[in-house]
Amino acid sequence: MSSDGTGRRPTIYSVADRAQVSIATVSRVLRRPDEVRPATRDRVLQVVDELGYVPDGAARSLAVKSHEAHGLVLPELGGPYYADLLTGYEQGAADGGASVVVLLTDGKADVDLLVRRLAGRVDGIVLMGAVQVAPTTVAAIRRKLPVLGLANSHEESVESFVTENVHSAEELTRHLVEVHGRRRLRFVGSPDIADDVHDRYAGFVAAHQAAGLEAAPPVPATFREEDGPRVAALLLEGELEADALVCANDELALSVMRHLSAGGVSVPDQVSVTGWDDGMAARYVTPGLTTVSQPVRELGRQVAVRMRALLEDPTSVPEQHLLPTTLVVRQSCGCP
Amino acid sequence: MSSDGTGRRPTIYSVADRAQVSIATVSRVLRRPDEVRPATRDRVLQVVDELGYVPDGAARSLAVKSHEAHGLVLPELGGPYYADLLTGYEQGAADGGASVVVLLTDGKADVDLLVRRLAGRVDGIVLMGAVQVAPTTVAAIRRKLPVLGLANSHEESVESFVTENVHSAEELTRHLVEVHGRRRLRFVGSPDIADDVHDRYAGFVAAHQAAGLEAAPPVPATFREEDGPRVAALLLEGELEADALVCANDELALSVMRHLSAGGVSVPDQVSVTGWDDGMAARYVTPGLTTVSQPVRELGRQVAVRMRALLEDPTSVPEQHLLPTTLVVRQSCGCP
DNA sequence: TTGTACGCGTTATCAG
DNA sequence: CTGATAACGCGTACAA
Repeated sequence: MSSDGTGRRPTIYSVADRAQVSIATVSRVLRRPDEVRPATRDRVLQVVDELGYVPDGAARSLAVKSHEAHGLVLPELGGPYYADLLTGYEQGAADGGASVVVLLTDGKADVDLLVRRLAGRVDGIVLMGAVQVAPTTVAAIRRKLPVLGLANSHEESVESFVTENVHSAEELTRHLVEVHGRRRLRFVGSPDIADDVHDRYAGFVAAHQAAGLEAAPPVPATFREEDGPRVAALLLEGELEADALVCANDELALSVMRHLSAGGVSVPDQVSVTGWDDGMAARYVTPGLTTVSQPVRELGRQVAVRMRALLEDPTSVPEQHLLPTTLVVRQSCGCP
Repeated sequence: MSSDGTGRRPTIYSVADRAQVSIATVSRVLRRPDEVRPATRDRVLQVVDELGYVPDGAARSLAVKSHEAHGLVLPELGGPYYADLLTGYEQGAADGGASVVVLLTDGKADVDLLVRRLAGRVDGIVLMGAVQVAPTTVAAIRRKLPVLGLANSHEESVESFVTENVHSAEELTRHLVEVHGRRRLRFVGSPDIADDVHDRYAGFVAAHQAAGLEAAPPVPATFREEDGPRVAALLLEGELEADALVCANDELALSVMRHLSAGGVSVPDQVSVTGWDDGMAARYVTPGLTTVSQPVRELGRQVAVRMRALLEDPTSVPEQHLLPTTLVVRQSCGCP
């Protein structure tokens, strides 16, 4: 069993052999250096260095029964939202010594299979609400590891983190109605596409009711810039009457706004346009985009921290987490 | 050895027991279903489903000697650049059945240690040029697995992917000089902070030489928006004279541009401002930002594909890869 | 302080 | 087509 240079990549055995110690000692040197006599320790460390030995993570995981990694499942990485989320999460996970495995589902055929597979390589999984994964899959992986939901205000069976949507949407809408005297408002986005869109529309409706107005049905659209031209065209061609467009996110809002301007409609004079997310572009366009800011990075961090807690104490009682958002008023709503 | 329901998470043994077969058969059912009689197969699959069995990735990795994962080391995820890169890479890796472990180094103390650790959990590592990792660390992990560099035009010892910088910077600068008659151009960014900045400045200098002009030294700045105000102030307060600012990236350019306008300096009438990356904001600001577009997503995908090839055939001869970029002329340079 | 020996959960080889 | 069994590389009681 004592091969040395000839073998493959160096293992703990190669190191032990060469340093004239047992593998137990090598392991100790790496994990709890102070439990080993300095002389031996140095000898081992030198060999480790010579051989460029790096412990195999898989073997280690198997032994310690922990993958030291979390899975983060997102639809994509467009816009600042998901990137910030990932940044925050990675930080929170890293603080606990865990790495992050990202799974981007957009464009993938067998998402359910991939999520299942992922469940075998990580200690816990965070599932973005917008990803389409079968309930049975969720149920399956939950039997194996902790699962946290993100921006899935409905599906209350899994513990989740959500940023406030209803009230901020309501506040935003009210602002448009009361401050700018808008009356023909339209919500741009598909409420059934994701829970947060649903909630934003709900707030939109609530504000109307509170003002004694009737909310028009939503104008369907995805989160992507691509849908902007179509929506703008609807309005330019008179198929849609509106003096305010409450868009589901910034990308959409910016695109609509630009195409409206290009078509000769003045924003915000003729039509107010608002977004959601407060990405970098929102600050730089003219007029500045009135939007809603979410503490996305912090959200990511908190989710990671919670996951770590869950991993340490699985009996920990689940709770729903709600993070506050802030209305950011710029000029696209009509404010000076 | 035959425990059943009482035990911990279901293993291949639990399944085998319950389905009255050997673990070998369970493994086969999952890997090569057609090598097992339909009757037994179905029985096993049913048990798998009942128990919610998911094979342990670590154990599997140990057995097949492959982590089925790649490591991607980036400084951060701000701006569209890294997010796109990651998106492309994840796709390319996923096409080969591998997942991606992201390591964000900004703000982390022991990057070298983290990279080493990562090397034990993945089959290959991609290192962004901008991350600060010791050469000895790189050397160490290279002995263990394939390492690809990204945007590190110098360090030619490791195979790497780079987007063209020198020529596009030269073209951009020439445009400013020839078309817009600029003469007092300044490069904003620190050439020593990253190889691509270095190369962009090199192109800036080259264009000057070609035009018989002398290039001014760079105005130091990071890639972040935060540095914009300072640079703008320099100019507003007369400490810096310039009729064109060639910025290292979009964030910087946008920030500078905005603060210049706020300070009463007209862009592009008095000063041209250009960026790099062509993020979403570049399209939406006024004036539109003249910048350089890189095929980042495609870059990511290509790197992943190359990594897969390297993993299959480690003897594959290394080569340096250069991807083309395109100058995107908008209005911030002075064009109508 | 150091070493022996076993377990971790899969895959793969080789008999049957 | 199916079953025993040996790796895979590491951590860790337990023993010395």
